[in-house]
Amino acid sequence: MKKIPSLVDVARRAKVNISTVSRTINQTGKIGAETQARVQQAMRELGYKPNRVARRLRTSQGTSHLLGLIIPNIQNIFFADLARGVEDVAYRNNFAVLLCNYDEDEAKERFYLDVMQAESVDGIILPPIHEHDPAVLQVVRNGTPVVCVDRILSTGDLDKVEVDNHTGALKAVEHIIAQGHRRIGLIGGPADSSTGRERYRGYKDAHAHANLTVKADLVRFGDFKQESGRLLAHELLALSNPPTALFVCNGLMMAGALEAIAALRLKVPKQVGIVGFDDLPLADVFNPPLTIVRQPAYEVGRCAAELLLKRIENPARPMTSLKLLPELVIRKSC
Amino acid sequence: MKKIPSLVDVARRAKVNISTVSRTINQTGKIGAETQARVQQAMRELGYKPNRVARRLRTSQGTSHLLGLIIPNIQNIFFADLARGVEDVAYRNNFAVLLCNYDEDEAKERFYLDVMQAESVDGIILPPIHEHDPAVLQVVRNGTPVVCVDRILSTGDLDKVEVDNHTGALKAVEHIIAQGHRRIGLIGGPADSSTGRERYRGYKDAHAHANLTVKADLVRFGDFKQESGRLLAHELLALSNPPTALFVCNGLMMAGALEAIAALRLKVPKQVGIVGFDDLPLADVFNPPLTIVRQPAYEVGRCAAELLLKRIENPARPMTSLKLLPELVIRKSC
DNA sequence: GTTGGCGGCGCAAACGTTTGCTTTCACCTT
DNA sequence: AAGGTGAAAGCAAACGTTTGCGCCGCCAAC
Repeated sequence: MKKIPSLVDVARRAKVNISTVSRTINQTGKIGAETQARVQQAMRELGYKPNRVARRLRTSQGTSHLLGLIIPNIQNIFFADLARGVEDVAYRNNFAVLLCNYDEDEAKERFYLDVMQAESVDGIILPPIHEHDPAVLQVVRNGTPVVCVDRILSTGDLDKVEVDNHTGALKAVEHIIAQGHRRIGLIGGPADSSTGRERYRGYKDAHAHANLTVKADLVRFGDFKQESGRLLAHELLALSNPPTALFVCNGLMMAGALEAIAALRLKVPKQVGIVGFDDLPLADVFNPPLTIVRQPAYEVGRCAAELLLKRIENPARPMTSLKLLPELVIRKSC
Repeated sequence: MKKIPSLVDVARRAKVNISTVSRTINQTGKIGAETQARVQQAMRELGYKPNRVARRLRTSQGTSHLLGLIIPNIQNIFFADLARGVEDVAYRNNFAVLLCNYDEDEAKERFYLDVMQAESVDGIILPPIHEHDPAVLQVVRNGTPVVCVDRILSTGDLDKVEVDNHTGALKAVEHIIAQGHRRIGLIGGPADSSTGRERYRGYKDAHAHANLTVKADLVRFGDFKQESGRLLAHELLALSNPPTALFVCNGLMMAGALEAIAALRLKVPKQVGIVGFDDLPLADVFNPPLTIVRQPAYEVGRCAAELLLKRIENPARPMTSLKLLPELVIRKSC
């Protein structure tokens, strides 16, 4: 429980004023060469580590070297990958990351946004809980840099990086159609999420391009959780005229749908084809290997963090909006 | 970019001294009822949020309401679950979590430990990079509460929560033996990790209990990554007298081993049985469903956070050490 | 020889809190 | 009426930084 050395300890040891120490650390102001050396020496001897808290208190913005990342759930592999992307570029730039899960819960999101501001982070990365997220807009008005990922905010122009959900779904469903399927069930995401809606749009457009009509009884909307995937797949496959293939709009629902298929003892892809969204760890060794569209989650995180760092450095720069392309990984499930 | 209100703004508006405001917020000291009401009112009107940074600077320890969590990699589902457990109890207690990935890299671990101290977190949760981790011991000496998870530290008594790797492996291998297997390949974890060693010990003890000798050529040690699982499985299955079953010591290596098995067109469990460590999202719908031992990762995180909070509240309390039992989930892969 | 400029460094204020000590004042005791 | 008591609130120092300003001395320029 020994005392942690501070600027004054270093200053005393190097026989200079604390401001001199501060300036040698930050390379700001003019300091003589041999004075610098003496200070460095003293710092080394004492094992001095600057106190980030004190620094943050004093300086206004863009210097706390702390990024906030608020996501729905770290157990969702998409967000885990995304978080990893953020963390890697943060680390390369000597930033730390404050990570929170808000579970699609508005109160939790608000709490964490408050925390981030109270911690005076340099910037925040998050997928807004929905398109009109007043809490986020409030933060933006306070002057904290924010970049939206995955989902977007309708109001206000912000830095954002999303994946091209429409194209991803389009390519997936076109592939299903190319395999000869005409009755394609959709297990979609929530209709009030931009991701869910965009993927649905891709599904519809693929039909339109092939001059197929989408049958309303074949489309269902889940909540991106495993259980709803299972339930909806059951519903669809129990239809008197069931779909011959399923397009499932995220990884967890895909797992649920496979549960249903296994329970019904249906053979993939013989009796029912299936293609999903999001790659899962075992998807490539599955029997059969699963055709899915892989989202560049890590890239999304990486780009978002890079955008954020640029904005912190230069708050006046123009807003940029990135749209990353997902990749259709064709394996054998359809 | 409006100014964020501070104590003095509230004090001015309520026509009291800032110390009075501080005391009504923290419920410390004697404050008259109607003064409190006036202060509360002013706070509400201004939308005042206490500045956590300033508070942290002033107060000594145990009040920053910030926990540090340093893990190898959030993309590993075990640690994602663990992190979630930590986060949930942190949130319930109004704590935020500073999360970092150190990638088994000692320099990164040291960097993040420095950050945590510089941020004056109230406490840290981490799996030490190895048993004699000097950086961690240094932090402990500085008086920061630390609880070890998953892996343990040989020196020093600390709060810790681990899973009973020995029992988990023992039960798994006993199950394999009960299925009639006599030549059981091991794809183990790194020999210098306590988890790897304990699981190996379970493997050996299961053999001993059944009066089987372990064949040295059937045991291999990987690095807990998918690629090594694939390689080692290939090696084992290419033996002139190959094992009839595999025990794979973590989830990622399991995926790798399944890759190898698929490449060799072997049938599970007919031609080779397999049981793994860690449950994966698709493991239960795999064909065949995978028998694995499930680690209580979320619980580990939850317990660790609870222990940490208790220690923060009372630094003098006796150290406690928890060992959680993993569960053998018998499905059909062996 | 006065002026000006500048490199090098110290002084002290400020950031927003918490908290020990002091002050004020009403009320009670003797 | 003097003194004691205790609740309520204010004063100011401290936490460890950053930074505007000012001081000193030296050298070049006029």
